[in-house]
Amino acid sequence: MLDIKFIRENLKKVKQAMLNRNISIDLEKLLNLDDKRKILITKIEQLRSKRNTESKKIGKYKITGKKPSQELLSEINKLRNKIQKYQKQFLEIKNQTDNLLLRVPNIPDENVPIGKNNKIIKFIGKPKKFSFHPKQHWEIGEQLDILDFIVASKISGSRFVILKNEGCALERAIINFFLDTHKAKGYKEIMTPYLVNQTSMIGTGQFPEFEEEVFKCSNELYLIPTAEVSVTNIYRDVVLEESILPEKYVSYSACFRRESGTYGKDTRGLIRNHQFNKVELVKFVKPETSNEELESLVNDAENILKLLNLPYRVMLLSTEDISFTSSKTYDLEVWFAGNATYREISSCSNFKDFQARRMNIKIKLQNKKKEFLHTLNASGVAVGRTFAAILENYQQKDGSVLIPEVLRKYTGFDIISPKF
RNA sequence: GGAGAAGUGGCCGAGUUGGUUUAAGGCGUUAGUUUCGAAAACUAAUAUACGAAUAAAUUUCGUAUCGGGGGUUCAAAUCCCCCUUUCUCCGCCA
Repeated sequence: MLDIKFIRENLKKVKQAMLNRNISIDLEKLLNLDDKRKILITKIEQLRSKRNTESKKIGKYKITGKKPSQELLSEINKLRNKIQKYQKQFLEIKNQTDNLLLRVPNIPDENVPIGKNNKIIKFIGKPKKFSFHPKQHWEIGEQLDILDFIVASKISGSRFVILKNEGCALERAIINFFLDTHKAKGYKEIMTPYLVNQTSMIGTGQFPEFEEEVFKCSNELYLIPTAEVSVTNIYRDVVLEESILPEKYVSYSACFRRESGTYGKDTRGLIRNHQFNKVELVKFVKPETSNEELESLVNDAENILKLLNLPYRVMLLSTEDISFTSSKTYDLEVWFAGNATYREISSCSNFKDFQARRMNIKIKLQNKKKEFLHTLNASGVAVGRTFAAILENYQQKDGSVLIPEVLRKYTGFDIISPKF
């Protein structure tokens, strides 16, 4: 959420930011509503002030045993009716204002490329040359009998998968390897609920704008699309001491996404499932450090791909491609040998104070003042997509798949071979 | 699922026959006095948000906030309703 005062004082800048995002938001309407809100609240407060002083007079009469005059009573009655009338108008306008404000996206950082073209930062690792035609991961997985999409769709529908045999161990190995690697870099491991309330969803920015993209359960609970939601909300309505920052968390969770509006996209395989595993990194930092914290966050995510020896590239997302909440995002895209493309495997974002303002997370400075801190997060990295990338990049001519060196102590085997 | 109890400032805790309570008191924190310095003692300060005024403010004034929302009333921490969380007991269950 942006500060409405900031919007008012920097209208041109904010308007330009929205143009750069290619999003149309009626900021004038928002400011007009806020003007009305201010006028009404001023009126209401003046009336209340008057009512309070008059009302206290009655209190005094009561104590001394006198009876308040008829004029005083009717005067107060008039005040009450007026207050109620304005109060009703005020609530309506406040709701509208809040709702609009929650739908204004973050302002892209000045270093974000304007337009729809992302900027390639660098390529790391060279895609392997195969002496045969490399297959796509779902073919490999089905042949090795470690993935089953058919039975999964019987049980749940499309975009689900069943892991079998060595596939289960590989998935677990990846998760544990990610967690251990990040913990060694000072991230605290945490496990949080997969079901969260509406307030949490508003806090991280999924609601109200993207409500259709998550699964809703009964009792007003929602399945998390990413651990970011539950982990970041840990500090909702909390004031943190400056000295404990940066506070860094790593969290494994299953994630659930509706994937509405993606019909026909990535219908096969592990790329776009309704349920998938992810290890997420979340940071709470001092505002003045968030830029460098983003760089080190990207580094921590990259480290995983380097250790796994998977070729990847780093993209700086453009103003039209960064998410609603983000001010600056780097995507890591891993090489998929099967169809010879780079695909997103991690998204690393600096939200600055956008989420903190929604969640009311503050930092207490040494001079005792309080201000919103900055939040960041990154996938560190997507587990299912790593699984898929390993199958595609480590496949052998005979149909077997080698296990990357660093994962072998976790899996307990070096290779997955065809059964017959 | 059923029954009961509770939720008050950074923390503890009083206040529930509605009105000098402007939420007592204590602890903690900060500053000052004292001291070579510290402790102790004494004195003072000690929330957040929003709004108005002013050239501006860390200024002045106002409004709201006692788990959340709604209601009754001239007036609600206090009365009524709904929700929520915690605790205790019973039942059911992986």
